[in-house]
Amino acid sequence: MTKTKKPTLAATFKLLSDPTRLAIFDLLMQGVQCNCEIGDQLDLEMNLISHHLKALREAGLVNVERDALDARWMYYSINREMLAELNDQLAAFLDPHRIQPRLPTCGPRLVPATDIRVRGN
Amino acid sequence: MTKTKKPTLAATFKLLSDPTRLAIFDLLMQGVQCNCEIGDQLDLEMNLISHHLKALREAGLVNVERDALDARWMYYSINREMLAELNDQLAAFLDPHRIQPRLPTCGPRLVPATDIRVRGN
DNA sequence: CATATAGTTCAACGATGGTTGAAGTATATC
DNA sequence: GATATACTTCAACCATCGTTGAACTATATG
Repeated sequence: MTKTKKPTLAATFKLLSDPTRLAIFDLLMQGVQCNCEIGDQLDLEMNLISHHLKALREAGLVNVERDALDARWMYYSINREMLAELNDQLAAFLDPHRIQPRLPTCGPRLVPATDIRVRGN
Repeated sequence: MTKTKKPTLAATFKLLSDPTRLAIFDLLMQGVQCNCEIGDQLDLEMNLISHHLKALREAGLVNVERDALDARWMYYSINREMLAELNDQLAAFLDPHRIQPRLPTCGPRLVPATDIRVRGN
């Protein structure tokens, strides 16, 4: 069992930023699971799907297991825990309540021209 | 007032997938606003910041306004409405409750080998 | 009108990464 | 053991895009 490091927020966004990979992810959300099923629905080659699934798997978002009856078939599924964690993280990051008012540290309002004139002359 | 098309989910993920652009976005969440302030805090050139701000602006996530006293200064801010909309959209998309159980459309369980043998011979 | 400042746009470079076809692996069947 | 199947890995190509430096724009000041 390899322990994977927690990816950065930017890395997670990048993971989901590719349309093909996002489509695969969305299909898994709908319960579709084996490689060939995804290929049929998205009309993509298996090696390409495998490539994207690997990325999703390495990020911990997706799990794999082999069929008990025929181990050639592999079933992919969303990792519920990781998804919930990601969902919370994004919701916190994008929460509109986090938006603060302006904190002026530069600009004309900090040093009005009138003040300078009075002091300097 | 230019009407901007609603970007795809993948496009939005891509927008936030660059570490520099994400850092700029996060600073704006904290209320920092003019280009030079961002440059000071992230130690980046103004043209680079301008480039990323343009991308955020074109996606509708960020607003600009010129200073009333000195129009050379431009203040950037998060578009609250768009952020709230995005937040809702992502929360819906990544909702763990959306995950469905397996919907088997292929695999060995659909056509057991025993059935074929009986019928074929 | 000349100079300075805040910021944008442009052109070019270079790295990242998605896509493709072919070879390779693992498991099952005959 | 040979062949078929489900899938993975590899190498190479190519487009996208973040970065950089320089030129350009807009506004303000003297």
